[in-house]
Amino acid sequence: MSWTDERVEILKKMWGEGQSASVIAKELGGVTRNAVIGKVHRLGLSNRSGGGSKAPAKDKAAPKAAAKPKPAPKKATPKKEPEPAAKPAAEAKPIPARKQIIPAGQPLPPQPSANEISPEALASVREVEKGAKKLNLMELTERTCKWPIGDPATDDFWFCGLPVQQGKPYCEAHVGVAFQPMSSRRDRKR
DNA sequence: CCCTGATTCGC
DNA sequence: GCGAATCAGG
Repeated sequence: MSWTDERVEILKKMWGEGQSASVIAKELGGVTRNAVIGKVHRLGLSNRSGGGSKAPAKDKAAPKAAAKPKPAPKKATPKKEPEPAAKPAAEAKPIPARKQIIPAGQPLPPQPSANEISPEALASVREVEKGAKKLNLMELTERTCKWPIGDPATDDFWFCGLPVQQGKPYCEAHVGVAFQPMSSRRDRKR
C-alpha cells in the first residue's frame, strides 16, 4: 500500500480528530501504526495542533537522541537487578467473606466496607463472576484477575481470572470495587 | 501486560 | 519517502 492522496486525506482527518495511530492504521489497512506515525511526522503534523503557528519551544539539547544510534542490536544485556519484586497484587487483596482480623487497638483508617460499594459495581461484579474463569492459584498469571471468589477454606474457591485492567491486578469490574474512588462514601446524615 | 506517540536509520 | 525497530511514557 502506498500513501495515495486519498489515504493521506483519511490520515489527516482521523489524526485531526485525535484518533490513535493504531486505529488509523487499522482503518486504512495495509499499514502499521508505525507507518502511520512515520507519515504523520513527515507530513509535519506530529503535533495535533492545526494552526502550526506555534513555534516549538523544544530545546536543541537532545543528548539522548544522539546517544544511541546503534548501540548493540543484540538482545541487549538486561540489567539483572536484585529486585525484591514486591508484588503489588499481594498487598491489595480485598479479603472477601472473612471477618477482618484487626491486630491492635488503633483507630482504623477509613476502610471501604463491602456494603458501601456502589450497586453498579456490585452488579457488574456478579456478572463477571458468572463468567469468571475460576482459576486456581497455580493458574494465575500476570494478566489474570487475581480477585478471590468464594471461601478459601473450601473447594468453593477460585480466582476471577479474567483479563486484568492494564496495570492493576484485577479485571475492570473488580478494580471497580477494590479501588473505590473514595467519593462514593456519603457521610450518613446525623 | 497492554497501549500511546517519537525517533532513528537502512532501505 | 517509507516504515520496522526501538525508545519512552502511561
